[in-house]
Amino acid sequence: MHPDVRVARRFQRDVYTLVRSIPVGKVTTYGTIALALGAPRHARQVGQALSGQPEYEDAPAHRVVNRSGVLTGEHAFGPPGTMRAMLEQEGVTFQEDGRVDMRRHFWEPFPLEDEP
DNA sequence: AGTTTGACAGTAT
DNA sequence: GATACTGCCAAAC
Repeated sequence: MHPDVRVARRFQRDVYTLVRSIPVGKVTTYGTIALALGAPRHARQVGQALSGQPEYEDAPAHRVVNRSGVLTGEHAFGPPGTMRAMLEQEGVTFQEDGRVDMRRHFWEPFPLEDEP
């Protein structure tokens, strides 16, 4: 297996680990996760990682939204409205325009330690 | 090997 | 604020 594939896999696992640490009732963003992992230009790859998340990783991907609070990954959770329903069930509130109230629910992750 | 795509984000207006 | 435009980079084609 090529080395670059290996680093990509490690990045993905780091994403899942960090996402598992998002508290119930909170959300964070793709860019924030990338930054916390020391890869500030890889926000899109965070979305990519979540998109292909294996079941066994069991990371609450619905708690990741885009910068402005839009549920850009909604399509990955079945019927329209599912992702929002999951968040609402955890206590996340939305604005009238359908975006998450980031002022109340944005969560800033603690930087992840580097792995050997 | 070149092009397109996508669960993004920064900057300018 | 909201658009529009630009940078970004791994995967898929």
